[in-house]
Amino acid sequence: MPEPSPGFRPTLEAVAARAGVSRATASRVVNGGAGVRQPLVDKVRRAVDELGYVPNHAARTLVTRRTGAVAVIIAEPEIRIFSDPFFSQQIRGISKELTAHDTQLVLLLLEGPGDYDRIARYLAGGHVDGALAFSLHTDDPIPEITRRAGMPTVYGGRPSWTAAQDHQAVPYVDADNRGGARAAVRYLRDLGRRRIAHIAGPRDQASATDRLDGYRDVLPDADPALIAEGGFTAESGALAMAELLARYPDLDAVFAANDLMASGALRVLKEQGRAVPGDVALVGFDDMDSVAEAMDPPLTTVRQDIEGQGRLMARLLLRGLEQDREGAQAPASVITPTTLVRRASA
Amino acid sequence: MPEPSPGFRPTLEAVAARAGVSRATASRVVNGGAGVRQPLVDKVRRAVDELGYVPNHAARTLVTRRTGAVAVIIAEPEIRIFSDPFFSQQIRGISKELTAHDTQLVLLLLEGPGDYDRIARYLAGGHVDGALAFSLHTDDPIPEITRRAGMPTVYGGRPSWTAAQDHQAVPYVDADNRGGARAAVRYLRDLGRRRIAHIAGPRDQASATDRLDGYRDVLPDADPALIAEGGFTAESGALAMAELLARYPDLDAVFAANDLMASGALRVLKEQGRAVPGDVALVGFDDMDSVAEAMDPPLTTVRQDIEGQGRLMARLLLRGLEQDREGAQAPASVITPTTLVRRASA
DNA sequence: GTGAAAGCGCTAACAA
DNA sequence: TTGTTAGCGCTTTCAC
Repeated sequence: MPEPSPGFRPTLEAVAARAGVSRATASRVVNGGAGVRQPLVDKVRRAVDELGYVPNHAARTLVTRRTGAVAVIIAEPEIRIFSDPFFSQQIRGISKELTAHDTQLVLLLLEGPGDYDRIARYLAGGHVDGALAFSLHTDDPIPEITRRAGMPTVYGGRPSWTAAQDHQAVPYVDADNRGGARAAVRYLRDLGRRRIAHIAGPRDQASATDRLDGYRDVLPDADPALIAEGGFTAESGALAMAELLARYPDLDAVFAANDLMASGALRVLKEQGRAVPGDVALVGFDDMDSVAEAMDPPLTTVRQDIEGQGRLMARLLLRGLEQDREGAQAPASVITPTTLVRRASA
Repeated sequence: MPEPSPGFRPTLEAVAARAGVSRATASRVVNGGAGVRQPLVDKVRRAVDELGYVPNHAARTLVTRRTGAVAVIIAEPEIRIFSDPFFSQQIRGISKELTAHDTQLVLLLLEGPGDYDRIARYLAGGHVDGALAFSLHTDDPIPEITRRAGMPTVYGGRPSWTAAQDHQAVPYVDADNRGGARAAVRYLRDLGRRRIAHIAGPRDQASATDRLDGYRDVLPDADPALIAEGGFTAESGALAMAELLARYPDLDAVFAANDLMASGALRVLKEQGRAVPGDVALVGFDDMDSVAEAMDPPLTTVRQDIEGQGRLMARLLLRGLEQDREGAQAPASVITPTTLVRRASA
């Protein structure tokens, strides 16, 4: 158990000297030991242990041009950022995958519009090998920034760009939002419900519009007044529900674009004396831990594997970085499946 | 707007050449320009812009021995990690302060016990200049790890160590948990409540025991059966509340050690037909956004400035790092004040 | 005030 | 298989 004067750090040179080999051999051993004879490997390993040697990261990065770190960019100006279990789970998945590949996670939170410059500079500074970005809104400058920085990037959620931006295929990971929504609405319809309303998410997020599209796929002739827009929060879901009830007192089903909004909607339904699912059937989206199952009645919802998506994002990026060194092309996007989880609300 | 072949990065050498000065002068300008004549400063600045020069971080770190990054270590094995708004807010505060000092945030999530090794290696690798750590439990190995790595560290929440570990003063930031708890319990007592119960947090977290101590300060003779232990989650609060009601059907007030547990307690109180605050007055702790205020009735609670604490942690660490270079001692701890926020539940 | 030169700790040709 | 050597891009004495 070596514990040299804290702050002092032995160099590879010292290890080599102690092991009686050249710096190059010591380096080889430290990096796996391929092509070095066993006795020397052992000697060097012992020297490393005795000295408590840890490679200097900066020196290594300087020559290899790889940092072993990945940026996670979260551009959500709202309070939702972390409080939203959605992000928590994605981050966990990302963290697990990166850790498994000895890669560090640098967190880049955007607090305001002025932060884009900062991010651009950071990415250009060569601090990280790649980036993971989330929750992009229409015309978000992040894709352009990462592109200019030549930074391999994988997106969480399908980026929704306008024609103004180039439609180059950017790699992303997303749930099958449209398909999941279709399944939910079909389920309500097959239950015999006649007036199925939809509480949609914000118009500028692809996950929201995709789910809305899924709703329309099944009910192409639905009255637009059966659709209300929320902001993916419980409160906004409550507001939207109240709106819908005012417009359509006789609605008998609601498909909310996420569980949080469904929980707000449920509150309002109860307040207004509607039995769920008796009078109104309710379906959510996400199957969020500690939301869907904890509701009363427990929420029927569309499940997506959020942590798995995070893992997948990281895996895609890391694979891309490897191939980069061998000169291959960008990774493809992945759409993950969704499943309808039947509980008591519909 | 320079946009050289992505991936290519001009060096300081190139800037110097373009500006017609030496690398040394270019470096001086890039680092603030102190002691360089204005015309040269301008020339170099122009070259920087034209070339789109961004300093190579690794090279700079190699010579300065500073990384400009700080690790945030979160050692919470539970699901709570990010879902808990508490962490979100601390992280936001930390992020804001670090950003303001051009310092990066490296996130180190501990997923399992085996991760301690990984963290130790990382800290020893000189990737970061300092660390911020949270949510330490009794005998948590993190303090020992950071100490051995010689890594300046500021803790979030008072570390609760046993005598087995050295009681060296480690710098931490914490709310005045004991004082806040005292204020809450005194308030209930002054309301005329006679049987004031306490839902405590986990015994191995200082914030929980400090709040319990505050309760005891005011009610030294309270029956231990009036105290139930939860796990800082809503569910555990509900369980504890049920327990307390079984033991003390005539209790008339509850002080919960955090808002989440208070929300669980409220659910049970309602289920069992107790009016709040009519029959039972309820006070929480934290004043969590989107919990306390959203409850019905809105929760009277002890507010602490969580984001401010995060900011303060970062500030303390950064200040410590500066002084380190001038050879000063570790920063002192800070206890932030709490205030009782009166709403409708008590 | 400015430039020349040394060197931070490491990896990767290239030689032996 | 092992060692020698040349940098990676930058900051920082130290002369001028």
